[in-house]
Amino acid sequence: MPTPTRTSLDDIVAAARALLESDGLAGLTMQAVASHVGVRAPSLYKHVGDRDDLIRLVSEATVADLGNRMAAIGSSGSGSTDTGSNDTSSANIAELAREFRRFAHEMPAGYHLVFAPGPHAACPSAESLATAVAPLLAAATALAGPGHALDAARTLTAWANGFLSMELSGSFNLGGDVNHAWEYGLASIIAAISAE
Amino acid sequence: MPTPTRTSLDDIVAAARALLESDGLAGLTMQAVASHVGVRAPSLYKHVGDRDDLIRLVSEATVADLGNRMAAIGSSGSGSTDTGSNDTSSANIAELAREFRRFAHEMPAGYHLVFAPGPHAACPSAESLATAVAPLLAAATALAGPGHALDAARTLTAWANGFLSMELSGSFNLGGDVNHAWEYGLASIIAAISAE
DNA sequence: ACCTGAACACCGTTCAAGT
DNA sequence: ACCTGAACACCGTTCAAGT
Repeated sequence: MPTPTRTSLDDIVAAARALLESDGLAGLTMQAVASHVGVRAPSLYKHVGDRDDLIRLVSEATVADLGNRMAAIGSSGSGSTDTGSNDTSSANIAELAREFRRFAHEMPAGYHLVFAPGPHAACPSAESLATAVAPLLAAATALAGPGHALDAARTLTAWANGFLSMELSGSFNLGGDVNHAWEYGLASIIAAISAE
Repeated sequence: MPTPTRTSLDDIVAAARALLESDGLAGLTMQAVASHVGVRAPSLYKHVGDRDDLIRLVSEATVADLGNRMAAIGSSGSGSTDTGSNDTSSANIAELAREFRRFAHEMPAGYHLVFAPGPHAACPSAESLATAVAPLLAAATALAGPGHALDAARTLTAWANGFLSMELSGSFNLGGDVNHAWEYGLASIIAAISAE
């Protein structure tokens, strides 16, 4: 083994994620990634299938990161059984939503890749996405009851996703304090899905 | 004038929009557009600045289309004065939201380009976007009062945008009827922003 | 087993030349 | 005034050749 692996898949994905944030999806080129990990572009094809495959790996890594952070928040509030009080459920779900927003602010391009991919784009796997959002679904179940849990979770994630999508792309060009709008919307949504 | 304009800006934008829907943003190449309007790629630069400029024009045309459709819905229900009843306001805002969704279903790629562009992408102009959403803002004012109109409109558009973004990209991979989830969420949001 | 240079097809863009 | 072919830089990808 004369050239015993000069780079690794982890390095490649890490470099790709950094490039995605700094230069956008268009800046995530095979040549730029290769240069960052110290090899030439053709060498990358020993580690990933092609560019779309690399982008999918970036997406999976990003959603895994999010999942870990959501799980940390989700378990912090309640070591409890099925039915907590409505107050703690509301507080918990609000914390989860805020962590979601923090994550989007920290890596906007990665967030966008995962949660607002185009109609033709490759999404992260259903499992990893489900895992990432599991704490939120649990909190929604506690709040809305098992009968409306899925609808409630979808309503909350749809709102949060749409809000962040517009915030990150700068579509909130009418005036007003965006943080205030976030908290207003969050309170509205939680009240709406709590109401039986 | 030996070659008296063999194509036009309108033709070019129309071809670009068709290509965007059929082949995605990646398929919207200068060569493909040129071929569709019957010229060679370099000729397009007599009509548009560059590819990004063309994409911006597509975005503007798309949002103008949406604006016309929203305006048609917005005026149909009420030729009234400032304060309609809460019932008609709710019905009107629900109709607007459903028209928004219909539009997204008809041209998913165009919708995505306008409402879920990446952090680095060029958005449509603030004016045209504001015009398109004006009927919705008016309905939100009737429903939530002038004090909360902007927050309420943002909450509704954020939810609708996020819902459609996830629906179009196939992120609703947990089971359940998507149409039912839409109506559930819509009713929840309207109730939430109606509550004083 | 991994890396490389050379090569190919493709795309955006420019520009001198045609009419 | 608009269109064209030729050209350039760039990118994704393949592959035979190196070690």
